[in-house]
Amino acid sequence: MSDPTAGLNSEQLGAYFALMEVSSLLQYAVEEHLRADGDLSWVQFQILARLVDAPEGRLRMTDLADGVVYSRSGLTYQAGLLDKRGLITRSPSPEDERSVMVTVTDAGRELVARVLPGHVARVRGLLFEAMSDEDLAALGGVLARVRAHMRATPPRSAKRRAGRSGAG
Amino acid sequence: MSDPTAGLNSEQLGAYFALMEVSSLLQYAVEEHLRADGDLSWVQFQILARLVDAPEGRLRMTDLADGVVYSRSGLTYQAGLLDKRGLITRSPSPEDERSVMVTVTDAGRELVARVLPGHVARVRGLLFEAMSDEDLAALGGVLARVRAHMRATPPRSAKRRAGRSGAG
DNA sequence: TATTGTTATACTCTATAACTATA
DNA sequence: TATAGTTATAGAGTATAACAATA
Repeated sequence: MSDPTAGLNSEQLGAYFALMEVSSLLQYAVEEHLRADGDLSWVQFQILARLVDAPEGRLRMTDLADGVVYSRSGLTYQAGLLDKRGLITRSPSPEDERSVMVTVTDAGRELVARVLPGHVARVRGLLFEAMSDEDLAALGGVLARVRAHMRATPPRSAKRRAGRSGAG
Repeated sequence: MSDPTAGLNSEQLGAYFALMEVSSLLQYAVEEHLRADGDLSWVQFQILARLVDAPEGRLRMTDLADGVVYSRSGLTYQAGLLDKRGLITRSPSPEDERSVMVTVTDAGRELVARVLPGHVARVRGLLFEAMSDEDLAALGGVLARVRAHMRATPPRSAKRRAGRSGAG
């Protein structure tokens, strides 16, 4: 564990910078592919991927916002683009008339299916090719723990309606 | 290792998503702080931090671009902002008249010093607080290996003058 | 009153291509 | 010819605040 009053030691600094560089390079490579192969931004791909995984391919805007985007207007903007292209549809929820249900269309599912192989190929080639099975287990374990910690840690300056689960 | 023709298994998928979410949340939190505390973007902070660590506080534009930014014009833009604020200076290099040497000013050093404690505090609170010493060693080891692999792996569509070391 | 979502607006950042200048 | 950097420009994405509608 770490002393909350001290700076970061060199091992922590190294891990921090490595994390940021690795994720940056990975996201850049993946976005480049998504854009070239499916004309999708990272956020758009995440929205579609979540919907494809959801029961009946449907989620509320609020559920989508949570974890994908840091502001609601940002989600509305991206959903608008996907809607225009016929990859999703939006309709008012019958249960709660304030809510909007977002549904993947067949075209949306097809696009995800078309883009996915190249996507995972890039992730494998950049991220997992350099990893042993033990590396993978270790990385996955630590990151899962850290993610749970982050989700449970509210931002210092908690904003109202910030979109993130921890920020509301 | 992983079969280059197969998809990702669930452990790999989980590690991939966890990596992206962790780095996204961390970068968001850190950027929020940098903006509030020093009116700095993430890229601007990285530029200043690199200069502070460099001998005599100086680097060429090209050296700065490498690893910080994905296009040269992007670096020129950010450097222009830092220059306007008096945090860096730019002058033609005596050795190679094509090059521009970027130097941190005292004001730039002071700003980094002022912002750094809060910066590392956020990183510690979000990333390292949930980690044991063994976690840290494991994470650092894997990420260092992955980073080296990524740096050695040129993008499929190698662009000329893309700014990244691997992409040029 | 609080929540869900949209819209208007303004802004930041990025990338491409064209350009200058030096090696 | 190749490299270093800037500029013009255009586009993508974001966030804030104001808004309407429902709970």
